[in-house]
Amino acid sequence: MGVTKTEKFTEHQNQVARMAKALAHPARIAILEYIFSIDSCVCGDIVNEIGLAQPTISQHLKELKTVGLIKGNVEGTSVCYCINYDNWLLMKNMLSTILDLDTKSIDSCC
Amino acid sequence: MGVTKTEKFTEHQNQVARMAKALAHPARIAILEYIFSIDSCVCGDIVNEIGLAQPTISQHLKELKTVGLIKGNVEGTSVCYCINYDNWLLMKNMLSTILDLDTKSIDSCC
DNA sequence: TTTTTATATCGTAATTTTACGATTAATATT
DNA sequence: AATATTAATCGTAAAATTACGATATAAAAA
Repeated sequence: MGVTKTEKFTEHQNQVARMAKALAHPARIAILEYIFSIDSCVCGDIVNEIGLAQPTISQHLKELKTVGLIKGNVEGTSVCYCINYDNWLLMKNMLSTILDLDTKSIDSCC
Repeated sequence: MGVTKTEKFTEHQNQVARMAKALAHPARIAILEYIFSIDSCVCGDIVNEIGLAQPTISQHLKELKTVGLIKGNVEGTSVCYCINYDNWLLMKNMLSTILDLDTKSIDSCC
C-alpha cells in the first residue's frame, strides 16, 4: 500500500495532517526560516543558503507553494518567494486546533 | 535516494521537522484527538474508533510513542495510552519557533 | 541573435511510509 | 491446563518521498 486512507478521516483531520506534512522536512523548515529572516522576498539564493541541489530546492518550494504557505513572483530570470501571510495564519489556526487540546484536558492518568 | 540529508540542517530544524512529521498523518491526528477527548487513558478501542486495521493503528501508536507524544501503560491484556503532557508542551514550543516567526516579520513584499 | 542566468520539469534511484494478513506474546478467563 | 482476548511484531506489497543529473524554459545580457 503506502496510500493514506483519506476517506476514513474528517476533512479537518486531513487538512491538519496536510499542513503538518508541509513542515515535516528540515529543508522546508530551513527555507521558511530563511524567507522570514530576510523579511522580504527571496530569490535564488535559497539554493546557496541550503546545501541541496537546485532541483531539490525547487521541489520543496513547490510543495510549500502547493499548500499555500509561500507564493512566488517572477522577477526577470529569477523568482521571488515570500510567505503567504493569510494562509500562514490559517495554517496556524488549523494546527492550533490539536496543539491546544492540552489546555482543555486534565492529566488524569498514566 | 529518498533519504533526508539530516546533516545539512541544524539540530533544531531536524527536531521541528520530526515533530511535524509525527502530526503529518490523519490517523495520528485522529488518535491524538481521541485520546484528548476521553480525557483519560485509551485502550484498544482506538481500533474501533478509527477504521484502520489493528496492526496499522499499532504502528501509528508506536510512532507517536517514539517521538514521545504519548505513553502506554499495560493493564492486563490491554494497553492504556495517554498524552505525555511534558513532551506535548516541548513539542508545542518546538513548533512555535517557526509558527510564530510571522509575528516578528513585516509583510514587505509580493 | 547568441549567450548567459535562473528556475522548473523530467526521469529515475534509493528510501521511507502506509497498510494489513499472519503470527507471536502476554495476560485473563474458563 | 486450555482457551480467549488484546496488542505487538514480522513480512511484504504498494505508494509516496527525497534527491539529483539532465534537460527544458524563459528572461536578461552581450
